[in-house]
Amino acid sequence: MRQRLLNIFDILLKTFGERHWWPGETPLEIIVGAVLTQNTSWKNVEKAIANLRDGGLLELDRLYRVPDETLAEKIRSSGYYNLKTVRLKNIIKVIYEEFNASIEYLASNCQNTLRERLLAIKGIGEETADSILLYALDKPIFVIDAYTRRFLVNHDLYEGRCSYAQAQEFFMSNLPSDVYLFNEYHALIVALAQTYCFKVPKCWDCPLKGL
DNA sequence: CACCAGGCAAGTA
DNA sequence: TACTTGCATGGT
Repeated sequence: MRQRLLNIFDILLKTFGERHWWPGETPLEIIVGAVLTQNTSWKNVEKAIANLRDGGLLELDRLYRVPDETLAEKIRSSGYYNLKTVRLKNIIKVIYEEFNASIEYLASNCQNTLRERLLAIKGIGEETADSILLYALDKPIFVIDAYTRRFLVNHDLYEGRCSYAQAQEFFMSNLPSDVYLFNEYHALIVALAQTYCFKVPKCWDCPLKGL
């Protein structure tokens, strides 16, 4: 299975190229994006991030102090804006008050400790927590999302249904623990799904056909 | 008009 | 454990 997963990765990489998700963005911006993109198209999130940047709000202390109504108005385009305002405030508050307002210090903590702390924040679930760990803090953890689950089913990689933890364990026990690999693999699965398996239960004709 | 998008929490059975 | 519902905008 390990070799099969690596073969699939090579094909996806050759087909779609490096996705470099969130390259050159600041960790804070990635954290904000991870919350805003919950069940929302990235297109809508980009507008919200641009609004925050234009308002000079993409800084920890600004986000910490900005009034809820102001924040909600800036992120309106990302949907669920009242909910996400609270969620952003929740995680910013933790970073600010428990981690010395330093994402560098935050990142210096061990992966398991961080994951537990993130999951304890209202509004941060498994996918958001893992996205933050991998994409913002460079921790080697595999992100599972709706596309990844569809991918496992469509390509008969996993027997029956699997929980988030089981899907994650599947990838992490069959792949070397590597930030670059986990980063690109997840992004490539999304690229595959969005190109070939969109709104279709089975991916009949895609670059992985015959594997 | 309906349906979906890089979820989550709270409630119910 | 396994559904169901509310949250909301913008694109197809």
